[in-house]
Amino acid sequence: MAAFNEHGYHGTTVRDIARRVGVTVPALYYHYENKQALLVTLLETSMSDVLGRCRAAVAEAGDDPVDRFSAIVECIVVYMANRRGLAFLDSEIRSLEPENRARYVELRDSLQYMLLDTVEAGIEQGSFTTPIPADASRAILTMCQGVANWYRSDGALTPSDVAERHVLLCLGTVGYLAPREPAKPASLRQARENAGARTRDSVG
Amino acid sequence: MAAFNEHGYHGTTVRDIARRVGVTVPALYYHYENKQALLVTLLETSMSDVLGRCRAAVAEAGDDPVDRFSAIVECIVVYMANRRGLAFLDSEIRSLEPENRARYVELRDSLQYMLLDTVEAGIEQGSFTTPIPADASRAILTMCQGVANWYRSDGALTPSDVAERHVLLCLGTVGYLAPREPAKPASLRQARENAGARTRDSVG
DNA sequence: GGGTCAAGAGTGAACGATCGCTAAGTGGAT
DNA sequence: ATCCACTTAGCGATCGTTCACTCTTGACCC
Repeated sequence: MAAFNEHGYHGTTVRDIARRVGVTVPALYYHYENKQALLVTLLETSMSDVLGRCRAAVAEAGDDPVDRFSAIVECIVVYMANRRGLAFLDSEIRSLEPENRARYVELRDSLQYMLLDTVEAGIEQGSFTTPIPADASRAILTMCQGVANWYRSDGALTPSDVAERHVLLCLGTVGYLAPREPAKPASLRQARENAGARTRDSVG
Repeated sequence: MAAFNEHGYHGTTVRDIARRVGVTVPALYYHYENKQALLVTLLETSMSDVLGRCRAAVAEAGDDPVDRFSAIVECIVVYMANRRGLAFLDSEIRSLEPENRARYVELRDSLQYMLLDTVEAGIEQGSFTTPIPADASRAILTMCQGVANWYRSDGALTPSDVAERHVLLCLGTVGYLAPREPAKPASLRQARENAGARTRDSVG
C-alpha cells in the first residue's frame, strides 16, 4: 500500500513490493496471481473495511438521520486520516482491468448510496434542506476521501478533530440549519451547536 | 494530457504520446527535455490557466464576497467539467521531482488562498457563518476538482448546470444562509434564492 | 516408530518485452 | 553554408513474469 501510494500503480515495481515485505519476488507470485491482483486485494479489502465501519457506525447512531449522517462522515474522515496510505484509492482505479474496476466501483457506490439514504431521510424530516441530495452526497464523499491527500499525523489536528470539522462542513453542504436535541458523542453535539448558534446569530 | 489521464504518469509511454501527437519519439525530445518536462508543462499551464480564469471571474464579480465566492466556485467547476483531462491533476503530482512539485503546489495554494480570502470577507460581512474558513476552503477546492473525476459530457447536465449546483453546495459548506440582493447571473441568483427559500421554510 | 511421499512455501537465475532516451544522419528553409 | 525540425536505428536498463529447484512440514502405511 505504501509503495502504490508513493509511486502509483505503474510506478511501483514488483521487486520493490517484495523488498518491503521482506520476501523474494517469486514468493509474491506464489500468493498472488500477478501485480494487478495485489492492487485489487488492497483496494477491495480497504473499501470493504471502510464500508463495514460505516455500516456499524450508522447502526450505532440510532434513528435520527442527522446523527446517522454525521456518523458516516465522521467514520469516513477518521478512517482516511488514520490510514493515509489510501489516498491513492480513487486515483488508481484507472489501472484496474474492467471487471476488477467494476467490483470496486460497486463498493464505492454502496457507500455513496448509504450517504444518500441518510440525506434523503434528513430532507424528509426537515433537517436537511438541499434540493440536490445526490450531488451533495457525491460531493461529500469526494471531500471526505480527499482528507487522505493532505492530512499529516504530525500536524495540529487529530483525526477526530478533522472528522469533527468535516461533520460541520458536510452538515452545511446538505443544508442543515437548526440545532437539534443533544446527540450522543459530546464532540459532535458541541460542533453542531456551534453551527446552530452561529446560524441563529446570522439569521437574527 | 489524454494519455496521462488514462494511464497515469508511469503508465504512459513516450512512444504513446508521440503517436498521439503524430510525430516520432526523438521529435518530442527535441522540444522537451524529457518525459517529466511534458507532465510539468501540462500541469503548470493548466493550473495557471484555471488560476487566471478565476482571477478574471473574481474581478468581474464585483465587491460582494458572496458573488466573488460564487464566481470562483463556478469558474473552477466549469473548467473541470469542460476539460476532464485534468482529472489527474492532483493525483500525479507525486510523480514530480521536488522542485517541480513545489512550483505546482504554489500555484494550487494561490487558488486556495483566493478562495479563503473571499470566505473570510464573507464571514466579516456576516454572509458566511463557518467557524473554520480554512478547512472549508480546502474542502471546497477538493470537491470542485473532484468534478473532473466523474463528469461525463454525455450526461444530463451541462458544465454550467454542474457549476450552478456546486455553487449551491459550496455556499452551504461555508454556512451561507440568508438570500441576498439579486446577483448578476440569473441562474445563480435563482439557485441562491432556492436555497434561501428552503432555509426560511426549515427555520420557520 | 521409522521410512516414504506429497504438498506448501520459498529461492536464484533468467526470460522476452518494453521502457526512457540518444547518436548519427536527412531534408528543407534562410 | 548553416541552422532548424525531424528521422531511422538502436542503446542499456529495467520491467513483469516464469522456470527449475530446495527446504520444511505433516500425513500415511507397515
